[in-house]
Amino acid sequence: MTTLRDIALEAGVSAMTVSNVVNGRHDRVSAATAERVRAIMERRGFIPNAPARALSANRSNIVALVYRSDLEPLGNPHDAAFVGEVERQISGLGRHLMIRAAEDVIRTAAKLRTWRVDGAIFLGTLGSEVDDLRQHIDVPMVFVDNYSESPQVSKVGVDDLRGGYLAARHLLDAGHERLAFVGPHIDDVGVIRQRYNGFCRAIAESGLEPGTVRVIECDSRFQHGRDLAARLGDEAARPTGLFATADIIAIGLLNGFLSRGVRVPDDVSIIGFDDTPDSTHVFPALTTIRQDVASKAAAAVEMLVTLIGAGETASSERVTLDVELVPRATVGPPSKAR
Amino acid sequence: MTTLRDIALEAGVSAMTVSNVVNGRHDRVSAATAERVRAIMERRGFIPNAPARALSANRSNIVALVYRSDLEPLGNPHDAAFVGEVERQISGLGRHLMIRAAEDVIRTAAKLRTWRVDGAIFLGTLGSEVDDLRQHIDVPMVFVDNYSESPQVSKVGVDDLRGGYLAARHLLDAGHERLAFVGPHIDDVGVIRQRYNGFCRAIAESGLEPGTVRVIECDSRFQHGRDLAARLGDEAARPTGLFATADIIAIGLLNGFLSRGVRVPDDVSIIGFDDTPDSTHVFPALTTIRQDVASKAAAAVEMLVTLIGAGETASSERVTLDVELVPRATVGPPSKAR
DNA sequence: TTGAAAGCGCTAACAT
DNA sequence: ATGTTAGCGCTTTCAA
Repeated sequence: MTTLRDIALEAGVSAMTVSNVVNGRHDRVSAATAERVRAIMERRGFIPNAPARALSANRSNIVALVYRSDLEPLGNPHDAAFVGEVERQISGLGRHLMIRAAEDVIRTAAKLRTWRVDGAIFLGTLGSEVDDLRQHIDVPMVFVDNYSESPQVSKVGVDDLRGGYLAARHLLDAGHERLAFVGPHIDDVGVIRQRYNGFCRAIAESGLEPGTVRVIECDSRFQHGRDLAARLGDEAARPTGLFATADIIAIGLLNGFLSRGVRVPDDVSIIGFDDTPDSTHVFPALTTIRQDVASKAAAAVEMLVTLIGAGETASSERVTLDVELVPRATVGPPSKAR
Repeated sequence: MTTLRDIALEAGVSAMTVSNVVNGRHDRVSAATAERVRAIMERRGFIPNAPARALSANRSNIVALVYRSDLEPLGNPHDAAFVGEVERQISGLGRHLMIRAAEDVIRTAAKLRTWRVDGAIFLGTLGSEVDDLRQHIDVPMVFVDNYSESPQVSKVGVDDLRGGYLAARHLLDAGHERLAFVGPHIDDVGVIRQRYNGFCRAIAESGLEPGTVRVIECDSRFQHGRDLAARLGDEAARPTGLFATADIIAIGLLNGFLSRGVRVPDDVSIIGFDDTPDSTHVFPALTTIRQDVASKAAAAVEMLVTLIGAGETASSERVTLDVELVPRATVGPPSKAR
């Protein structure tokens, strides 16, 4: 295996000079020498030994991405797109990406620590896990879609509150009065709570009784949405306007209704959240609240790299990206029939 | 930072003994000592330094996964699920996973080599890239969905030929005589070629004129499928039975037809390939050829780990997983009307 | 079962 | 602009 030393020997310089060439320290080596060394490295096919570099420099150039492990890891388009985009960004910066699905975030983080990762991005962790993590880990961390209220937590997310608000407004504007909020359990704090609060705010503003909102708990899975639609299909006074906190739920609802002959949007209106590619794949195309996953990934990476550059482990910054209503074809006026 | 030495000092043993405890070399350290050392490590929160280990042992415990980089990396469910599943498997084995999207597979592989990865899995590479790769890389490699004819290439894939065959048979059995094969360019060798050959074989067996098959080139993207349907919709003698080489194309077709009022399967039948989750999300649900991505990932990981264990860089093994027809709702008899 | 010595390939820090 | 020294934290090899 070719090492720095081999190159140095052949070039008649010291290992340090070769090292400086490799690391582009243009101020520490003359252009001529650099060129000569570079040629030799090229010819010999020199590949720097990253573990040795990491050991010596105490920096790995590795960034870790931790995401929650589902039954089908990366089975949802949102997480998959996020991971793909983070990889692209990180690679573009000349760093390397380690990914890891986490059941137990703490233990997972410990594993990553062995690599002396320069930083880590956490996707979809609970607010409560943040503090634990901060006690165990001393590398820069950025949390995505996390509403931890602890100080000194770097966060990136989208304007969930506004998303919920826009969804309700859209349904209200279409004339719906019997609304439902469909999503996972509404914790005291978190993404779902925000969307719910926004949803309720729009309803309050509209002058409708807040009690008009029916909250239906539903996991973020296609089948659960579909099953729910089946149950709802039978109800006499079912809601006419449904907001699902994830496109995948909305698509499940849509499919469930259509399968039972309930027409969308004629009989029932549905609005989702995320604007994953799926939402245009279904027919009729899903009206939804768009979040820009690529931007979210970019923001997370940028925040992390900034932290790393500054040698800080966390900031109290929170980047909140905009969301946007994407009217498509699953929301219409409530049916007169009922 | 706590090191082996620190633990050794406190335990009154040598660093080697601690090392042996960490690595579970039960034959080299007494149970009593091991226990004592373990307790100290626990208390001190000792985290082994992986870069140091990698440097010293010349093994990293890292596996690399390289996938082709699309416009939207990991934007397709198949690749995303594969990555997710590989991560799960690799983590389960106590190894770490680095992922990397590749435009230029060779250059990408060089990057990974710096980490002295123990092995690498390549998803969706071209047959022609394999040989290049083998010249530049000397770590165990497994190629997924690759039909390279070079010797000594470890491969995992599915029975694409049979998949194409089953698709055609299903269409034929339903009574279709005007068939189309819709997919990316049919290279001399590769996944698409296999599916095409299988498709044609079934047609030949049926006694139909091979010329009956219309080949329509179409990228594996929703929009391309959708646009194609729009074009086809106008044709008087359009094919009545369409086989798309990817669900995403099939779903595009489906959406395109439905949008134009062409009924599926009444007016046109569609069958896809993959059985991604999307295929049940659409309505009517997509009839498709199922491949088991999780098994494919498991097979790839197992093959790689076997290679690593044997200290070999490649075998001539090819694991071919079964595919299966999943009849759902997009294939029916051809319409009488035309 | 345990330890001592040497060194993996590289870089920080300090010369020159 | 370049070299020297020392050492990162661990494992291999050999010895006891």
